Amino acid sequence: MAAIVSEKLLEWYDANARDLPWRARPGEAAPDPYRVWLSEIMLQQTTVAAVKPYFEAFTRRWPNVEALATAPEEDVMAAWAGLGYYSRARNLVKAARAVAERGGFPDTEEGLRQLPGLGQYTAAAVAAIAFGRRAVVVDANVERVVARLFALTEPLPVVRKAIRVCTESITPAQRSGDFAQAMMDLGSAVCTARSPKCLLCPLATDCRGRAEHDPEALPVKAAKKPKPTRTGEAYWIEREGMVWLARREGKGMLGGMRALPDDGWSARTDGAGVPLLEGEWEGAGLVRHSFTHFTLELSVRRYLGAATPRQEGEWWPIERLDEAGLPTLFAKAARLALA
DNA sequence: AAAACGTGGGT
DNA sequence: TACCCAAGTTT
Repeated sequence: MAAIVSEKLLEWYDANARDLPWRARPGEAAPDPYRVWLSEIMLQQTTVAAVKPYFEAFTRRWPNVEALATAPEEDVMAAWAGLGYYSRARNLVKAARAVAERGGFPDTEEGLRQLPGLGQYTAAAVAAIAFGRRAVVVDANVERVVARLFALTEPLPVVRKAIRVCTESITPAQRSGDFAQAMMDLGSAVCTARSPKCLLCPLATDCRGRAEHDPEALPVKAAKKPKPTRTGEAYWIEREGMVWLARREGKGMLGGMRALPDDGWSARTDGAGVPLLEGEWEGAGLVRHSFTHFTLELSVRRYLGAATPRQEGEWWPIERLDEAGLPTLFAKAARLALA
């Protein structure tokens, strides 16, 4: 059954593979490891549609790993703004420098795993896709396809071990990278989380989930925790066409990113509500922004006084605010302040 | 090992 | 609107 499944899937992939900018171009035998790595980092917990413009911008500006390795971290962080999970950008620079230093990407799963930002999934994916290594590639798509194909009804995360074993059993020795991408394309377009299109599925006749269960109900997931709501304030301080921007601490929420100064809100606590300057303020509106583990109600306040902040920060020209690399939360706040 | 970590799109 | 989900990693 294993060989049959991989053959059917690869045949489906040959006819239905998505045309994505990080895949091998026509005439190329193998894709560029730099582009594969960059795309895989960007795609962590992030949709293809969101990644595409960032991938285009990054590869135009930094065409190879050496170029990225010599880029100032600040520039890379700003270019990443809006994509989320900003530790990825910091690790991206670290990894690029390590790769440039050693003269190229490691070409094995174990070697790749040593680079910052590459966990079990990404190391396996790059090894398989860029270097033709046989590797067991398990992402959320594969989890879903395999849980259904093998009718694995134990809940996540307990079922992960069984999913890995089953995935290993159907991973072919040849074209393991194409197999992985085929599984992901299938999960994305056919074996979807909701309303799977079993009538279009090349594996429908092999699927125990379809024969024995409701495939849509697999994999079973644990209940989610409730998401708290926090409140905070952000401050718009403007002078002569410039706005005062801070830079956030290296780690933690939006770490290392430029930002509007704020009152110290976090996932755990509300902000103190104490403006960083004495004087008059006016309300500019409220931003409601939902993160993975909490929702923030951010009150934006505009400064009416003339004092200068004593905190770390910089005056930034407002007409070039889009180049500051503000995370989406603060881009929304800035939009309100300028409205 | 559970929690932290962003954002945008789909339903 | 509210919730779910997405090519996960790190601590």
